[in-house]
Amino acid sequence: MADHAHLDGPALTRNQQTVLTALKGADKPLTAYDVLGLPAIRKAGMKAPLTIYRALDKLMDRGLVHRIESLNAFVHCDHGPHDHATGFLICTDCGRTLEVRLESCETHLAGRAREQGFAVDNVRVEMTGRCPECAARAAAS
Amino acid sequence: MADHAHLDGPALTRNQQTVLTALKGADKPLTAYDVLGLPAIRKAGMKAPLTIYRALDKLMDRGLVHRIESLNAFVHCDHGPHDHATGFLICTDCGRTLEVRLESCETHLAGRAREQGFAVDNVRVEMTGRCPECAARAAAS
DNA sequence: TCCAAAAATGTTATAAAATAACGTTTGTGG
DNA sequence: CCACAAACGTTATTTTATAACATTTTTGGA
Repeated sequence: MADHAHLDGPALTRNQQTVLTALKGADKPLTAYDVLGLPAIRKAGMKAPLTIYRALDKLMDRGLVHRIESLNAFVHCDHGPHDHATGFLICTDCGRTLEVRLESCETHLAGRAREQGFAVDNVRVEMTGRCPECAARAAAS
Repeated sequence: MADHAHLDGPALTRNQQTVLTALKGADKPLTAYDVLGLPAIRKAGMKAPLTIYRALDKLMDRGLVHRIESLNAFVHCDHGPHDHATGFLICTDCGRTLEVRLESCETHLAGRAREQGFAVDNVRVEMTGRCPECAARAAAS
């Protein structure tokens, strides 16, 4: 369904590796400018937004990073490279996200599209709400 | 599921009505700046981006307009005000979109979220691909 | 009716997100 | 080694969205 370039492919470049590591180390999605501001990134000599965007683009091509549209932010894919659609649960309190597989639902969604004569090639799902921790904290107060 | 303010509520203001009419007249989603550039909008005396964004915000509160996150664009809701989640089919060739209801799928999606202890309050689905017209045109060439 | 509070608007400036255009460097296969 | 493609650096610019503050309009009571 998704059209990742190559899940394997050539080794990551230094910039790509640096950005990927930054996203892995973050506990929530980061904007390109968040990434740009990280000490590890500056230390690696990356100092222009375009440098970050270029690395992110390549990482997304490989399915190692996903973009959260409603946040203009990027998150490491913790499912390993995959070829099925995923959804994101976005906590409106703490900003953390959780990636969920959409195997069966994807079929359903794409089916709805096909009913309309629409040939789907990419499905994006983003759900906002409260994560378990924040829901508990809210209930306690 | 969605938390529209009031599906009824006070009458639309002149600015809100003007923007809504503009979106109804468009054949695809428009960015705020697309709207700002329309003759009808300038004629109504609206000339600052914020004026457009404010009208769009109110229209979205009422469920009369939806935002397409992956396009940073806004589209008139042609389902009438509703309270269920919807998905959008976005043609990557012509840029037009189609809104589809997600009754059953919404249940499924929210269920996946609940499995994770996540309390969902909003579901957004955007699918890209080719609309019937563009798919036919592509096949013909 | 008149007034006070709330909502909407106008205006200017600015922030935040993304890309264009160019030249240079690096890496890779022949 | 060389030629080509991919990646990178740098600067400027475009696109998208909001902040801050004054003014106007609307609306619901006294």
